[in-house]
Amino acid sequence: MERYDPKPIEAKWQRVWEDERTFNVPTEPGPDVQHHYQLEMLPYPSGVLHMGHVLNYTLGDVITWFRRRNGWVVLRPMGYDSFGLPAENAAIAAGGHPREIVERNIETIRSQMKKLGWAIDWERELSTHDPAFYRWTQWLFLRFFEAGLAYRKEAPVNWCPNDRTVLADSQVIDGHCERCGALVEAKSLEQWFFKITAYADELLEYDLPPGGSWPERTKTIQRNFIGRSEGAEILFRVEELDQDIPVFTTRPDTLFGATFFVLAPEHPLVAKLVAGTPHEEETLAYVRKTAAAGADERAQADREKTGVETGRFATNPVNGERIPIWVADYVLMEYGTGAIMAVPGHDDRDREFAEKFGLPIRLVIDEDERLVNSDRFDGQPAADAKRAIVEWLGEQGRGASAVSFRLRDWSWSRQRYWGCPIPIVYCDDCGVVPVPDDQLPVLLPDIDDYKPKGTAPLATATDWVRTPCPRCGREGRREVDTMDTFVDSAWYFLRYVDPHDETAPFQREHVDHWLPVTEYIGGIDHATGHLLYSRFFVKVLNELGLVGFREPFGRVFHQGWVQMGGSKMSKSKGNVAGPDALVAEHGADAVRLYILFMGPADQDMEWTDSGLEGMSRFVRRLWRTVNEVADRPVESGGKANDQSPLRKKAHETIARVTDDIDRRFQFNTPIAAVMELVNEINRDGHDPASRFAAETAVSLIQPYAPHLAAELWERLGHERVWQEPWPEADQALLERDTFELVVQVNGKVRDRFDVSASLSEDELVARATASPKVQAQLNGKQIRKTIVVPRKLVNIVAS
RNA sequence: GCGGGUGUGGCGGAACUGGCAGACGCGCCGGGUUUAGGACCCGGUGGGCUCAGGCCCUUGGAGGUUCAAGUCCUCUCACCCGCACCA
Repeated sequence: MERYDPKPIEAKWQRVWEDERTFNVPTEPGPDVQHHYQLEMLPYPSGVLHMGHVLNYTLGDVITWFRRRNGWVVLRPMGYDSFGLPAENAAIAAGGHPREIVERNIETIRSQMKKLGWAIDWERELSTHDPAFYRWTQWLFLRFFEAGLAYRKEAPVNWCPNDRTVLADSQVIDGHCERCGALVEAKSLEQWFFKITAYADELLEYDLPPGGSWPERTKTIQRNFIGRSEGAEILFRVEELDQDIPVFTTRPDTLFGATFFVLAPEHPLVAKLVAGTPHEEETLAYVRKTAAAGADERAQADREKTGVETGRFATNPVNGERIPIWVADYVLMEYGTGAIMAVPGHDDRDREFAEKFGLPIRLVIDEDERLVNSDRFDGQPAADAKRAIVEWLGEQGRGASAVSFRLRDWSWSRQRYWGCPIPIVYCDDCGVVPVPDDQLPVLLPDIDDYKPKGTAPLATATDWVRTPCPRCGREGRREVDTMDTFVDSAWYFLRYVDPHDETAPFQREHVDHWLPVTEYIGGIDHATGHLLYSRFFVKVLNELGLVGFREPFGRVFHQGWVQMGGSKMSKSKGNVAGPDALVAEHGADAVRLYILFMGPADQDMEWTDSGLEGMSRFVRRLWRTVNEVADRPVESGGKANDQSPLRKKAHETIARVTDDIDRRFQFNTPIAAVMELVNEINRDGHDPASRFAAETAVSLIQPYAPHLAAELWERLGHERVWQEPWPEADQALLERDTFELVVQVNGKVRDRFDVSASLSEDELVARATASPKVQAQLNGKQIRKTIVVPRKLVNIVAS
């Protein structure tokens, strides 16, 4: 028998799949066909594939093969998230135009993917930097713009001084740039936003299709990020200026405990409050100082509180009390109304401030959670008082229930070159004018110097910038910011359905057929970014009548990190291992098997080369075992209905593997189960069931090791294993006629022996007590109780 | 601080609804085969005692529920992740 050599075998079958278009599915598969949309997050071609990708896509691949063999039509596309900072920074580091770098990386990734034998419909491949794709990104932006959901405003934004661009909240990690690690600064700039806050409440609901589920962890991260708080908005009055200032509070029950009032330094009324007063100079100096401090510095919750008194007073609507107004940077303009009523008796931050500045502290709720010092509300439970006080304020026209969110609108314009151009023209007469649909795409021009400089590099493409206003025809200027890559990835999964349509981003009937995505696999690091933005996009597209569903992804799964040397793979740590050398040495099948065998797919795992060698040994053992069986005459295979232990073992393995993949979504244990079966075949190669067992092992391992399985199946005298229906376990053969009875005395195992499965409970107890080992333990003791677990054990309680 | 998660042999892990803890693999030990190494094959491998038949201990730690706990409950420790001056 020849040695197992994966290279020619894998090349052979990859060619067959490509020639026969095995993985291509029709966009309209016809009615009554069970369909499954299998998607994994598309790679950034800022580099090439590493083992984390191998895990992600192999996982999706096993599901794809498994579903196909169970009779489903599976759409399984692939593409490249090729615009954006990661790719652009890679290009700057490597020296070269981003397009060249990205397209070179795409070539490499495609060939890596093909070598791994992933069942991808290559006719649907897309790249987000391709004008044929981004034309529709622009088209979708225009629909958002028309709906008033894309708008420009000047706002404090996160500014990365190194990448010289604005970042979204989700791209700021611990006050640092997600991409380069630089300390992020606060800057006030006019930027493009999507009105995601209008969907805050809806994003808290998961309107999933049947079979859909999201990890609790992910939903929690999104819930925290959205940060919904219920409370009340209450008007405080500044008598001298005849001005109401609203505050948001979650604790209206503590209103009688408000002893001072605080405005954020950026609050628009600060200047007016102090104008012409002795406090003006000091207050404005404080505001300037705060503005100069970094966002990171200000976010330090544990730093000492600062603030200045304005000399003005606000009137508490509930008791007419005049309390001093302060300005302090622990109050944030972005949250609530930018102003708070300070209740130092019941809020740690307010107490800290009051203690530092000698302000009064008043308790208004006692240990029994009842109101005190609160006039006519005294004695009420705090929960009731919340409602009662808001109701009273409502009657006076001084307050109402309100909900506040932590979520802010999604800032997505970037002062960078490598991104989708925003199809907008600025005209001195007409203002902000959208580029008409029939002039799309607005092509990204080639420029000489695309490196970040703080202003958009596209501004240097003067011929491109200067353009007639689409409305009046006089000279206008193109928008020179570009879109963040998250805009591209917020809808790419829709384009896969109609990737070549030149008339629309997608056809509604097609996306309605395939989506929501049945199974979506990717890193949890996208919980507050891509996964939230995509949900927002789909909700808007649904309301615009472009899609018939309200959630993009049915079932979401996060693979763990593949680590090396105890830390997550990253280019900066230099511990990125790619699949190429491993595939060359051990074959794709061994690599695929090992990456899933390492442990539960949703847990982090440590890559070891010795583990892969072990898997390589298993693959060779399987090769040898099956070849030996194949070489023997078929007649030795025995009758189909024989009851040999090996045949039963094979059926048990079918049941285990199927249940693990289908119901338990567990991918490491099926491999162990097949290993057990192969070990069992090897124990007696001449067992009459060995041919059936070998066929079963090959069939079950096929989603993991499709090349090897195809080859071995052929050697067993059959044709195409991937076209075989998934094997079914024979229930009759899963029933054992004997089982090993475990006998416990007082909960400790004392004996075990085979018994007939037909014995009654009394007979089992009789057999158990008759055991000499049990007798030795009982020795003079009285049996108090016996417990029988059918087909498992007998526990004798004695004392 | 708030929210979520994870702790099982030397290592990765298995044990699904409470019912034999350690499947499967790595590593290691012994043997076979081989000119040698590798590969391959067979056997062993949680710890401790041992009159060699067994006995005791063991799932981060301490309690509890139960005939029975890795699994359920209470407390606690360690590590990881998300949010964090969010009123």
